[in-house]
Amino acid sequence: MRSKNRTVGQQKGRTFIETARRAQIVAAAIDTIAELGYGQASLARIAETAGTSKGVIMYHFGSKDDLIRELVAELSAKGRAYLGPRLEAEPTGAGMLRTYIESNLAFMRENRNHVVAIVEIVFNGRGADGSPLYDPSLRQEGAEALRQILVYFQGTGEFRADFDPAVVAMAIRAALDAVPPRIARDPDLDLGHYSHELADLFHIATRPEGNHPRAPDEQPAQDR
Amino acid sequence: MRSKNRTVGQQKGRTFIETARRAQIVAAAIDTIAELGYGQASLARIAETAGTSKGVIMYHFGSKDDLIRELVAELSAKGRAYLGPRLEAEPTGAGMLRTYIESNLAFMRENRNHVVAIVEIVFNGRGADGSPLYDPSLRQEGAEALRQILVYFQGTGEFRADFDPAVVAMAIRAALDAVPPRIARDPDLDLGHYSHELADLFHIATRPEGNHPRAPDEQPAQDR
Amino acid sequence: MRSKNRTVGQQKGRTFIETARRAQIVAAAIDTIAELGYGQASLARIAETAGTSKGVIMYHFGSKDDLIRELVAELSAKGRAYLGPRLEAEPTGAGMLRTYIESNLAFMRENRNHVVAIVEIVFNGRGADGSPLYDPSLRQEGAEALRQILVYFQGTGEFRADFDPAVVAMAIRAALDAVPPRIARDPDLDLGHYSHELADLFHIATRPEGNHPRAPDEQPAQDR
Amino acid sequence: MRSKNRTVGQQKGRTFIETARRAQIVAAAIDTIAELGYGQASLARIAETAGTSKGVIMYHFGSKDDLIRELVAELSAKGRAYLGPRLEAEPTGAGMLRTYIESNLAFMRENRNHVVAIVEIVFNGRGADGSPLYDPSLRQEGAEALRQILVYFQGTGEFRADFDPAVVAMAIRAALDAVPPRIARDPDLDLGHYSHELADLFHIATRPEGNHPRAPDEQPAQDR
DNA sequence: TATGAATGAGGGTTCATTCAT
DNA sequence: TATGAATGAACCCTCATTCAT
Repeated sequence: MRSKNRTVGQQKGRTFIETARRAQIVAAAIDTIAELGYGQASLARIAETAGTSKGVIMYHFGSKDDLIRELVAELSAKGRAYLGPRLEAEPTGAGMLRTYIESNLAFMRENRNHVVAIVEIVFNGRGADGSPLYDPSLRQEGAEALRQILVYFQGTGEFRADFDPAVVAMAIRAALDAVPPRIARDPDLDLGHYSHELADLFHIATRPEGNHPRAPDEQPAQDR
Repeated sequence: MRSKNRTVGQQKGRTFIETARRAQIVAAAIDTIAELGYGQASLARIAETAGTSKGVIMYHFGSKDDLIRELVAELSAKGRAYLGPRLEAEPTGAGMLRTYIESNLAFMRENRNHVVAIVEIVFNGRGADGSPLYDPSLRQEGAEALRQILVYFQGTGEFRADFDPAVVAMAIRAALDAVPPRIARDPDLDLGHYSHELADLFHIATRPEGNHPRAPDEQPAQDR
Repeated sequence: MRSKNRTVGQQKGRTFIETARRAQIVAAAIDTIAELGYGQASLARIAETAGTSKGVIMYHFGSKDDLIRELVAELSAKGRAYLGPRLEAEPTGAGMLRTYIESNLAFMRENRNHVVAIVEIVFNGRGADGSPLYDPSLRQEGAEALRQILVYFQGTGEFRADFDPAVVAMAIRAALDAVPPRIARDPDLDLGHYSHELADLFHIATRPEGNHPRAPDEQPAQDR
Repeated sequence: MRSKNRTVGQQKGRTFIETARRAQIVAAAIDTIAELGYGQASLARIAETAGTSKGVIMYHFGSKDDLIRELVAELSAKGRAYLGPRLEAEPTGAGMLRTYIESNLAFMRENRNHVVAIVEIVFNGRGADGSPLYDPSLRQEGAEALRQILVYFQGTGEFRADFDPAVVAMAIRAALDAVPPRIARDPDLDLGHYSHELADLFHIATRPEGNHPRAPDEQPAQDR
């Protein structure tokens, strides 16, 4: 645990107080972006939420872009730490797919604002010249990992061989990425139901033809 | 068709030159937003693209918001005009679903920049207080029409009865809405392939249990 | 009457329709300025009130300043035409003073909006360099005429000799000029009462020492 | 007097430098408005006068309206501080009336530009919808205080009973308010003379009937 | 380490005026 | 005679960033 604290909570040569300040500011940025959207989240408003001044933010992060980068990197790391072990624990393709979907949504539920903020950033963040900041690097990243899973289990015969894993991966990610903007508006959305339905949907869509294994969870009904 | 010209091409009491100018400005706005994103598409940049000045835009539209609104309304109408007849021509559930997906993507291909711009606007457009501008009215609209289709053909037995049509509709729309940001970056994306694959995917995911026609590619006449 | 019409209503070589247009625009300007104030009375708003466009106004008046000038000149002439005969009909100093005050206020009541507009202009109108437009020429004009009356009847002994007629003239004009801004906000102001009280006040303030008629209301014939 | 310094000179949690800057900007605004009028006093011109930029003004005041408000509040406070003690020191009605008039004008002479600016603002300041900003609250305030004085000493018999104190108060205020626009154009105006004459005028106008002391100049001790 | 102060570019909008028809 | 179209300057305000303390 100590090592994890060292790695995640207090990086590089930072003092304790500096680390705390950064965390506070990042948290304020997350809340502000989640609530108002990326375009309205100016340094002034973030500073206000954080209870400090713009100067403090600039001092600690050097630029607004760097703050955003940290915010993104932080959730990205958290997400990988959350998903990785859960995926690795699944031996079957169907199980892995279901876990991917359900864990993603569970993670969103546990990190609501942060995830909402990230999606805001990925969709809206642009450089000074208008070029997108995070799209290629980040959004693809998730889809790519998923695609590799699909490819692998197509090889083992656990998934239909006749779908394009890139397309299916993209469809699944799209279904997942559509959630944050919704929970931003409707915080009471029933993610559990959505999660279940989505996992079933893509299970049926990817299972081998003529081969109807029961649902991975066990056999709740017929084949879900 | 004259009446259509009158209605769509030159509305209300507008002069010919005014109609032309408005179209030119809307086109410039579309291209600018599609290229630089909503946040970077200032009146100055749009004016530059259009080869005029901010004043001209304000003169013709009264406000930037009105320009955006026109832009959205225009595509919205075009989209409905494109999709409606194609859907109505389909008698079967499977055919309708496939048509919905393929026509949406075909429409995107034919109106690339405009669609990209719309998605930018819908995802990023916020009022002065940070509240979203188009989300409830526009994004839901598409999903709702689709959901009703699913509900209807669940009733006729052409679709599985055991999926939540709202969730499936959302998944399909998400897969479609994920396309514009991609073609914005990669204009050479093979939408035909994507279209086909996606239609197959959701066909399989929604067809009734125990009914296993071969891959739709091989026998299109049967289930289309 | 015809001669008056020719002189006032249809000047120079103007056609009937042109004269009508000008009058319509001037009327719109008066109402707009009276309601919104000089600063908010843009050509666009005046045009809207008049039911035309800015271009029409520019065409007929050449510039906004010219429109304002006409507006001012028109009321100025009307005012002189109203006051002059009434003053000339008064033989006594006290009568003239009372008539000056009461006629001014009566004129204001009959030309409410126009007077309100004029005061707005005189107080706010400035040239491009910030120099006042109308103050020296217009506001002084009224006070000067009044001052001469005071001087004259000081000479005849009908007024106290020991007040400075310039100061008293200014005080009277100030009391009168304070009315338009008030009736602009409170159209139901009792001008009759105000008129009476003010006339009494300045009668008492200017009558010769040792000459103490009763309250002017009771013996109007004597000192009017 | 330290407490006064703390309260007036350096309010709230303001830095020394901030207080200085604010004062400098307010001074620049006063001079600009006094010289060019309210309508021409843009932030840019005020900034130019102050030797800074618009940004600095926005930084310190948040908005132009707030700057104006401060300017008004400051003089309003100064004026009350100036007048209050002087009025309270006067036991008689006639003395109070004379003091009111003379102190007002003395204050104007000592705060020439500031007073000119205020009058500009009060007469011209309008909200976005054209509604006056300061009229009811500010202009009435002065007249009301005066009216109460008149009412009180009508009760004691020191003033004529047969004038409407509201009208007389308005007339006096009007005579006073007419001064700033004049000294704006003619800085060499002899306010001392005007002050004297005006005080005499309204003394005579308000003194009880039948009681005829000589002109106040001759026996100042008696009725002053 | 922290922040108040200042900067300068750019945001959308309003305006009186000019011009071609 | 009339007007729709266009212009360009100026308006107030917001922004990320720099600087001095």
